Amino acid sequence: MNIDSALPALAALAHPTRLEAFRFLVRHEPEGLSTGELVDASGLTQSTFSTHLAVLAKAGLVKSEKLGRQQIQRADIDTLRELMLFLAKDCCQSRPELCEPLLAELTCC
Amino acid sequence: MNIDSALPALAALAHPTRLEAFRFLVRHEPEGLSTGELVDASGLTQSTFSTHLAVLAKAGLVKSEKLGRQQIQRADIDTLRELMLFLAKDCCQSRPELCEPLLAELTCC
DNA sequence: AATTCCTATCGGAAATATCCGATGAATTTA
DNA sequence: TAAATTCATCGGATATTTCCGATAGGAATT
Repeated sequence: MNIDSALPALAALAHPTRLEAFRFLVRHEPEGLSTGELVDASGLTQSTFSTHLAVLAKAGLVKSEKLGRQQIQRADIDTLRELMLFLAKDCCQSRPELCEPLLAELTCC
Repeated sequence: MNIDSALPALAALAHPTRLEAFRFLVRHEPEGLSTGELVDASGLTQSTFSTHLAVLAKAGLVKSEKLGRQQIQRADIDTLRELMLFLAKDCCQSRPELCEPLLAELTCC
């Protein structure tokens, strides 16, 4: 993950519909959900939501797999991890003491 | 940090100029930098960059302090930590095993 | 007091994002 | 084969973001 891959990931998550959908998918790992189920949960039009899903997919945050005539969507935790690592990298590398409280809270879960 | 505070933080970081500026400020913790120094580093107009800085400030990612006639800007690591915690929370709470590799890489720095 | 320096904000133009209905492609069911 | 289901993509209208020059306010300097 570098600045060019972090930017689309951040932009993908910086929208209420997409952030909600991504969090929804994370909570449904590792089974995933079909596009239709996500559309229903979003309350938006199928075409509108499909566009949002494409943004998440292009950012690498969601991977999909064809299953019959539906498309199963799954959150990509690896990309999320890489994004968080990218965000933490700057403060950790230059100033390890800045990251200690960050890691302290993260390890509690 | 909840969804309503995470969204503006993500949107603030989802822009090349603002992400670059925030990372620049993190690397200059805890001294901070004046707005003018940041403007020079960005290569943009003073007014344009000032608008970007206001977005970061509104999201709580940057705090500023008046020093003489310049304004010293500093990255707020606490907000960054809370944002990362928010992103990690979903996968950690529901599925601790998903977050182990995430934490493993984070603790290495 | 006048001038210079530093920064925030206003107004408007251009670019981008967002949303929807309609259409099309692929798959399953009848 | 025909109809129904599931989903991606196109066209276009609206909203938001982004960018800049111009302006204004506060603080230091002369």
